[in-house]
Parts: sequence; C-alpha cells; structure tokens
Amino acid sequence: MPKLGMEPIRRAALVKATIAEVGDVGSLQVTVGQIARRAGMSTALAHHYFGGKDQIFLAAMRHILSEFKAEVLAELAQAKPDARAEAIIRACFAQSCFAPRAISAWMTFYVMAQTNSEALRLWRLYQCRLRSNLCHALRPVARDPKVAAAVLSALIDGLYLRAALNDPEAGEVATQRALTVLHLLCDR
Amino acid sequence: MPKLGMEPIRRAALVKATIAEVGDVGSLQVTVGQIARRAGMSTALAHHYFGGKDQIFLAAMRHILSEFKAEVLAELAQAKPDARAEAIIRACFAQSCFAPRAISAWMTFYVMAQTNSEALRLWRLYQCRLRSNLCHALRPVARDPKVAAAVLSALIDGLYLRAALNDPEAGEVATQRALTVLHLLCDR
Amino acid sequence: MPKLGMEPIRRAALVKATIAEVGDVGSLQVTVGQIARRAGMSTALAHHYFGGKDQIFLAAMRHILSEFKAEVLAELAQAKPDARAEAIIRACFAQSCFAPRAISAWMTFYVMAQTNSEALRLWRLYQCRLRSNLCHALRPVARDPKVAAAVLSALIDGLYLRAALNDPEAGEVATQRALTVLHLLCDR
Amino acid sequence: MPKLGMEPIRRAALVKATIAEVGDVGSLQVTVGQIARRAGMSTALAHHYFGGKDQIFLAAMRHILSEFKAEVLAELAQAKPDARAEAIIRACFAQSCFAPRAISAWMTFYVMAQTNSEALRLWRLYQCRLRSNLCHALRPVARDPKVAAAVLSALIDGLYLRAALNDPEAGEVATQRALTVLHLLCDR
DNA sequence: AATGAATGAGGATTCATTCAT
DNA sequence: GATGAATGAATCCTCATTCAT
Repeated sequence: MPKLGMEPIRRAALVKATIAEVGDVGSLQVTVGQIARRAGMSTALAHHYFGGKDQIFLAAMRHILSEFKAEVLAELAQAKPDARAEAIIRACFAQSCFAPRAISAWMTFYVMAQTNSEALRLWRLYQCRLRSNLCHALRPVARDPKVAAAVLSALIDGLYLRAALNDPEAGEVATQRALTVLHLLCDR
Repeated sequence: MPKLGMEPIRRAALVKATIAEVGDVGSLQVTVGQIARRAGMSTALAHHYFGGKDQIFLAAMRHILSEFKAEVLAELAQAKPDARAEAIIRACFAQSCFAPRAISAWMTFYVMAQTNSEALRLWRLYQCRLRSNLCHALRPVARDPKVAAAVLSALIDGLYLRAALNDPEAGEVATQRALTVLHLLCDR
Repeated sequence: MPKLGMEPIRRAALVKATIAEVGDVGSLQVTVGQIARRAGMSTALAHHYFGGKDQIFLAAMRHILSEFKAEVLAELAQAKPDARAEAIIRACFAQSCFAPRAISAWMTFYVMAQTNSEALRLWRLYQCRLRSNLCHALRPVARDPKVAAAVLSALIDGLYLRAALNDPEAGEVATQRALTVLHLLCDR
Repeated sequence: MPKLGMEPIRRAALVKATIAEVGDVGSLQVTVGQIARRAGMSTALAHHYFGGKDQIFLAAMRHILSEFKAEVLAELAQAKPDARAEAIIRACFAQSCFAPRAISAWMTFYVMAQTNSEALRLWRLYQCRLRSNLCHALRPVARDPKVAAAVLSALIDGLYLRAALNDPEAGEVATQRALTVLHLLCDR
C-alpha cells in the first residue's frame, strides 16, 4: 500500500461513500462513522482529510454538481445547434443523474442549502449555470429565452423532487414532460 | 387559566411551534426541547400529547396540508368555471402558503417523506389531490388535461423549491411563471 | 358509584393489579401508570391512596404473604397431627401460591428485599413463620426439627425459584421433591 | 498507560464494576453511568465496548457463571471419586462464590432471566451443568442420582437466596445444611 | 498515513410525583 | 373522591471530534 498520494484516493472514496449513504438513507442523518466504514477507513481518517462532517457533505455536493456539469457539457458537445435545449434536458435526466440514489442525495443536499451558506452558494451556482445554459440554448428557438429558461429549470427540479419520493410517474416520463413544455415554449 | 380541555390547545400550540421552528432552522434537526420551549411547555408534556418526535412532525405536516387544502378550496369557490386552473395556481402561491417560513417547513417535510412512510403517504395524498384538482379544472381548457396537470404540479413544486432556498426571483414571479405555462398548455 | 368506602376497594384493586402486572412483566420495572390503568383508575389516585410506588409494592407483598399464611393455616387445620409438615409443604405448592404469575411476583419482591428494608422485614417475617411452623410440625417426627425446618424452607424457596424461571421440571414435581426430602429427614 | 489493546481491559473493568455495583445496590436498577464511573471511564466508552446496558449485564452474568464453573472444576479435580458430590457443594459455597456481593449480583441476574431470554438461556445452562455434574457425582453413592441432583441443586439455590437477603443463618451453615441433605440422600 | 481510544455534549424518552380543579 | 395537567430529574444512547501512538 502506497504511503504517498493517498489523499486523493481517500477523499474520492469518502465522497463516493457519502453520496451512496445519503442516497440510501435519504437524509443527512448519516453519521461520519457510517460514511467512513463504507469507505473502508476509520472516522478519524475521514476527519483528517476533510476536517469535519459539513465539509465531507459539501465535497459530496460539489462532486454531484461537477458530474452533472460534465454530463451537460458532453451532451451539448454533440448536439446540433437547434437541439441544444433538448440536449440539456436529456442530460438532466440521464441515467447517471437520475438514479434513485443520486436523486435522493441531490434532494437531501438541497435541504442542507437551507442551513449551510456554502451549500446555498453551490446550489445557486448550479442554478445559475443551468439557467444560463438553457437561456443560451433557447435563444435561437424560444420566444422569451429568459422566461423559458426559468420555467424549465424550475420544472426540472420539480421532476427531480418526484423522483426522490419515488413517484411512480416520475422516472420514466420526466423527460417527456420536460420536452413537452420545451416544445410549447418554442412553438411559434 | 383553564385546567380542562388543554389537549387541543397544547397540540395546536405544538404544531404551530413545530412549523415555525422547522421553518426557521430549515431542517428536521430541531429538538423536541426547542419546539416545546417555543410552545411554552416542557418536553415531557410534548411527549405526553404526541407520543414522540415523529408524530409531532407528522401532525405539523398534516396541518400544513390541511391549510393548503383550505386555501385551494376557498380560491376555487369563487372562481369562474374557466378560471379554475388559474385559481388553483394562485392558491398555491398565496401569502399564507408562500411565506418563507411555511415554504421552508414544507420542503423540509418533503425530506421526511424519504424516510418516514406516513410522511410519504401524506405527500402522495397531497400530490394526488393537487393533480386531480388541476386535471378537473383543466379539462375544459387544455388539450391534454392529464399531462397538463402533471406538468403544472411538478412546476409548482420546483418553484416552491426555489422559494425555500430564497431564490430572489422565486417569490414574486412564481405565479407568473406558472401562469405562463398554464396558458401555453391551454392555447388553442 | 358510591362516594364513601371506596378506599378499601381501590386499595384492593391496586394490590391485585400490582401483583398481576409484576407477575406478567417479571420485574419491578412496572410503572405506576401501568398498575393504575390495570386497576382502572388514574395514577394520581393510586398515589393518593398509597402515597408512593414503594408503598404500593409493599402492600402487594403483604397481600401475597397474608394469602400464603391463610393457605398454610387452612391446610394445617385439617391435617392429622403427624402429617402437619406435609400439609405445610402442600400449602406452599398449592395452586393459588404456585401459579406462574404469583411465583413471578413473589420472586420479584424478593429482589426488592435487597433494597427496601420494609420488604426485607416482611421477608424475614415470612421466613420466620414458615420455619417456626415447620419446626413445630416436625418436632414429633424429625430427628432434628430445627435443622429439618431450615433445610425444608430453603428447599422450598429453591423450588419456587425454578418455577419463576419456568423450569419445566419445577411445577409438577416440586411437591414430590420436597416430600422426598421431608421423608428422608423423618426416616426412622 | 498503554494505548493499544485496551478493549479486553476495559471490558473486564466494566464487568467487574457491574458485579460490584449490582451486588452493592442489590438491583438491576443501576445506571450505566454508575457502572462506568466505577470502572473509571465515560458512559460513552461503556456503550462503545458493549453496545448497550443489557449486554453489559449479560457479560457480567457470563463472568459469574464462568467463575463458578472454574471453582467447581478446581474442586472436582482434587476430590476422591466418592467425595465428588461433596466437592461440588463445597465449591458452590466457596468464598469467591458466596461473598455477599457476589450472591447479591447472582440473585439479581436471576431476576433478569425472567425478562431477558439470553439471561434465561444462561441460567438454564448453569442449571443443566450443575445438575449434570451432581448427577454424575452421585451415581456411585445415591439411591436415585437424578432425583438427588434435582433436590440438591434446588436446595443450593434456596440457600443462595437466603445469603442474598443476609439471613444471618445462611452464610456459615449453608454448607452444613446441604451436606446434611447430601448424606440423607446417600444413606443406604 | 492511519487508527484505536476516549469523551463531552446533547437528545429522545420515561416516570414518579404534585397540584388545581 | 377523582383526575387531567404538568414537570424535573434521570437514563440510555449517539456522535462529532480530538489525541496519542
């Protein structure tokens, strides 16, 4: 076992374990001990690398956000100019982002944003980016791109919420619902 | 100070205090002690009347739901037949339902639904009712009332979410956004 | 409902409920609330009549003791002079004293005697009486009546203990075991 | 002060403290706090090593049982073939087993067996072993070894009971009483 | 780098008991 | 005579965090 360069490995393991645990339990009520055990290390080490529980959570939230960002960028990269909005929507409901566990963690971190200012900042960043991406993508096609972007991002969050609560109608048709509204917003 | 029939008074005080406290703190991490103090009684009495923390929370959730229901019914009662959908939307964003504290409590209880089955049941009940109300109201005006109801209810939740996170753009324009989509769904 | 003379009725009901509850639960860990509910009254009334939990327990213990005493006396009254020891033993294992619930309460009160001096006094009283009765009964038949009485009373308690713990061999054959020793002690 | 391998040390300290505390107080009503303080550590550590109050108690009960077993085996090892039964009896009333504190703890754990199934299992195990040992030892000398073993083991428990309640006659003469019966059972 | 050891602070819950009516 | 109301004190248990090794 290497003695150097363990830090990134450990941190990644903890972040992954945090998302999994929070997703499974469905609340921030998970203990550092659970996370550390799942990541295969002692709680002391978890503290050593992150400094505290909140920072572990924040790192996990950042990870989800960056994954989400990557998903969107990848989808956008291969989208035709006038299908960019649809690409973003598809990215939002891609397998990796819409898995029950991921959604559950996602929604749970939302709650954290009510309490923790750094979490709030991250959430706002995500919102901003999403809306800006949407706005840009909608400019060529929608009547009022700004409004359309606001509507769509709110709708996406609402659909996420349902998925987190296992609404039977959520998973399969979420994309359809979003696309329906997208088309309405673009309809001349 | 009356000595008989305190139960309903105490219960109401606890429910009110719970919503206020959860709304302020923005998490279920509030203690029974905080709630009881806010309601002006000992923790033991809170337990005496409700049996446990979860049941206090559930009672608070039920209260929010019933208030919401009343709001919708009141708004519907005085709406013209072809403005019923708009009435529901206006009810959703009425002052009493859209106060920051109420929204925060609302969203927080959502999280509880991931863990607590009774909370989930209540959430589903609310969803069902909202969608059914919307569907009925949309029948005369929307092309596909069922889809329209699904879209609108998801959108409403998404807008709530923003309000809970103090998105500056949320409060004021939430109604506008929802109405925009409503009109799109009804056009023609 | 009569307003006068309730005291003895209430007290009897509480004593009965205490024995039943302690017997069922198998520990002194029963609450005044449980006892009072079983006796069909409020905890406040239980306190009113007995002054406190300990005194309720002591009253129950006294009741068991007095029942036991009555059983022995009844059995002795109709015993031939040289069968008095056997009569005592039979009284000890009579239905009313050897019912699981009674035994369990009995043993539980033993434990109280380690803590509560009044309970200890009562236990010593019972012991004294039992041994004295046995001694007197054994005088005509046993070689050493005092030793025989000591042995038999210890044996009886040991057999009770087994019954309290539901030793399958306890209930049915307890009397046999005790009589066996009795005869050994009297042989010749 | 060593920093590794504390677990067995702590566990032993807790078991010892539990027996002492339960023995002193004479009831299971001792708190984890009392035990932990007596063992020189925090309650949290006690929970850490045992998981809960019941398990601390059970560990203490197991310890008493294993000590008892060792005592019997030691006594049996140096007994002549036809004095084995006497050796067992002497072991039962040896100093280490018959100290007031030990007896009190012993009896108290008996009570736990009425409530806790694992405690009951342990008690049955002890009973089984004692009776089996006695039976084997009595085979060469008693008329009916099985009955004799049953009688003696019940008698031993009865004598313990007296010791737990500080019957002045118990400690000193318990062995004598048991031996008296032993000889009666073996007398041809 | 890693961890077992250790704890203080806190939280839910229970319960005997008191009091006003 | 009877009870609902009310609580303080106590108890079990949890957990984030620190520290020595």
